[in-house]
Amino acid sequence: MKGLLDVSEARERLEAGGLRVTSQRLLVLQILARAEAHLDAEGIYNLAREQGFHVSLATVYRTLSRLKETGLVDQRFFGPEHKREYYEAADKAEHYHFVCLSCGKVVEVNTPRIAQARRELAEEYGLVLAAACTCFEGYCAECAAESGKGKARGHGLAAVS
Amino acid sequence: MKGLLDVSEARERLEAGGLRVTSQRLLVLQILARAEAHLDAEGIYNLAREQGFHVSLATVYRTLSRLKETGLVDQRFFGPEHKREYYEAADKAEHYHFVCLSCGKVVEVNTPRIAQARRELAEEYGLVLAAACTCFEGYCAECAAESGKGKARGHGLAAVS
DNA sequence: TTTGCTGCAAATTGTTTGCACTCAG
DNA sequence: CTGAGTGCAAACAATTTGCAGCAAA
Repeated sequence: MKGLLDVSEARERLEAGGLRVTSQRLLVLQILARAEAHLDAEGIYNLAREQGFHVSLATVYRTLSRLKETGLVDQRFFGPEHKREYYEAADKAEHYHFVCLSCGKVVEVNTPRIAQARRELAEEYGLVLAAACTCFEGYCAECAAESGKGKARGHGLAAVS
Repeated sequence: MKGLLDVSEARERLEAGGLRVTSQRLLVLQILARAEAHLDAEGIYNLAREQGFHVSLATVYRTLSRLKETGLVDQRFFGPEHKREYYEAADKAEHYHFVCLSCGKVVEVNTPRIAQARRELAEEYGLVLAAACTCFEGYCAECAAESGKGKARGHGLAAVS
């Protein structure tokens, strides 16, 4: 599923977006394409360093912002506090994210309801929907089983956006 | 719809939450209850000042955080950059928010699909959902009509979380 | 060569925190 | 009286930006 992006393909994609092909951009693209986890700017920066490459954090930020504009990467928010921006390669199918408040695990989930909501809202309110920000929080199956042991953990079910 | 919260009711709610009743907390609660727009900490702070009351911004933040824990207010994120936290009184029915990328207007919208998604995801993946963060972005009917004039504005329909 | 890109460090911005003081209970 | 709450200023953390040098095209 991942790692689909080789150097020449990345190069093409950059050119298609009207961006200069620099080693830093190829690097960021490849790190994202191969990433097993969801990364924020600092995560990308650290991975780059670990792999012996040189980029500045500022460049990572600037690159991510260009790549996002160009549609090469998607930017997401996870967790209750949307303090960090996470990124993923934009070549994946529609999906959403669930974060376990206990173990921090991010689970990619799938539901047709969001797209459905968008269509219906567009229709009902006359809106032109450009994007939807959706993420779910709670307890993953394992954590729920462990701490709950059968009794439902009565959480506020608060809406956080 | 708004302004339901009078002083004595606010007092009761604070006590029920185990919080001390201070003038600052009553003030924040009332500002939120009467708010016509969605406010962030600074907005609340400014409104308080305008009305001749004294609170520090730090206290507004601390108060909001307590009120949120107690379930008296809900915290939301709007717009593409989730930099600011917005708050609203927690006594409203389930609803979601749409922000117009052109005029900035926030439209409260309603859809049963999110709750439906939560139920289905809980079932399908064995998750215990505690909260969902959902917001929509795009162009409101007026702005779309004005700038689009019929032709569909081909936006990326990017997912922003 | 001519812009766009990069690195570095400094600046921004929304939010949090330490500490001494105050007031609700 | 006593601890929770407050104000102020300083601290934080994620992200952005100014500027001089560098390198794609």
